[in-house]
Amino acid sequence: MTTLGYAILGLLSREDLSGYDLTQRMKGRVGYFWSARHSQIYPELARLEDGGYVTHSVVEQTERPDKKVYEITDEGLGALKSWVTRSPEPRPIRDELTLKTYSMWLAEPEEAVKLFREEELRHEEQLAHYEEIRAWMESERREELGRTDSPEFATYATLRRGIGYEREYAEWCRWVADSVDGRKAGEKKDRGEKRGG
Amino acid sequence: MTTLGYAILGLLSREDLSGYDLTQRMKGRVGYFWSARHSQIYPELARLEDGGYVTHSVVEQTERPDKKVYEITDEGLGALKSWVTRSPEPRPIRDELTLKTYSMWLAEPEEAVKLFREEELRHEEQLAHYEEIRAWMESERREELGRTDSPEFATYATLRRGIGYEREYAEWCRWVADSVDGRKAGEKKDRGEKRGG
DNA sequence: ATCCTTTATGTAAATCCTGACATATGATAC
DNA sequence: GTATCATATGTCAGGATTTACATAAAGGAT
Repeated sequence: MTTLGYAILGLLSREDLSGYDLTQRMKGRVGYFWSARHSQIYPELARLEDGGYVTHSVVEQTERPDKKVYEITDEGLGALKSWVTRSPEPRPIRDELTLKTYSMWLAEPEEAVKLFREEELRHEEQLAHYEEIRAWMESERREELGRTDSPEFATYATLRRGIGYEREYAEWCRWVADSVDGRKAGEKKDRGEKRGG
Repeated sequence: MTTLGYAILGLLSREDLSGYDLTQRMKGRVGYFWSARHSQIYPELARLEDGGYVTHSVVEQTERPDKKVYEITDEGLGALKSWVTRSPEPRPIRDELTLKTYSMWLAEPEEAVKLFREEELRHEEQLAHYEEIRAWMESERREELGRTDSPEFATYATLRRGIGYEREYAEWCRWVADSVDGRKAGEKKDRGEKRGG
């Protein structure tokens, strides 16, 4: 079973979904930390059904094309349960911006600052989006969040991971930009280029 | 040009290295956020040489097998420089533990706590390792770190990213474990299983 | 009528990456 | 002697993922 398979089972354990529905969920990152395209999802669903982890039924629709709605089986739920608490074998983190950072000494400082300010913004926007969802959950799903064995708490926990990740990333980008820009730890405050028309 | 190609150029821009040397560097994560196996590195070196980004010379050794030492070309350095400040197109983050978290409501709380405590420890150990390097750099490379256009600062910046990442991850793991365990935000403090002989 | 969009489901080619297979030199240990 | 380890360089099969190709039904706009 692939990790994508478990991602799909994780969604199907909460509600029955079509391949198209799954694709929509996967775009917005399942639990905020997994994603896949439909070209990967449809074949995976076929494999899952082949393995007995899911079944499907065709739902006829009048106002749109018919669809296949998938349901998790007992076998699928069992597989998912036993996977959940198994230690994931650590896989390497690959982050292109950090890799670029390793060679940023070759770049023009102005361009480097621009890059990190842009990235800081990207992560702050993502953070703001997550914080909105968090505020909504904390007010509208208070009771469910009190029980750590609820799907809502599980979703909330992944959201907290997303928040921490984005906040840390944004802060780091700001620290790099400020350092190169000479505001905090940097040295050259005034390179004097293109100044005073 | 692939991202791996730029990772290799990033290393070769600092020093001439053999494929074997590169493999060693890549194991420990270039800039703490990229990695590759030798089976990927050797073909990539051939492609880089084919594209004129690197050249190699055979260095004969007496106490060990001969080796090919690679050197970056002006063209390679130019390609690397122009890549460094280009905005990376955002690629999806995939994290298996967070994906598992999304389905943790299906698991036994005890097993979930165990998982997150283990992961917390893993990230704290990695953090401690990074902090050691940081302390060494801050005391032994003080001058170079004052210039943000030095390779040392670039390395240091990626190290700071690693530190922030691991710290945040460990904290999150602790928060999840504590929540499920009932220490901070959790509810059920005593499930009473296997208690008192 | 025709075009575009959304819903809906698939396949195929190419790329990236891992794990296994393969070979050779020289040092050290037994 | 030979087994093993570190150095050193490669190839190959397969899995995971992306991008592009492909089709179709139904709705709304022009």
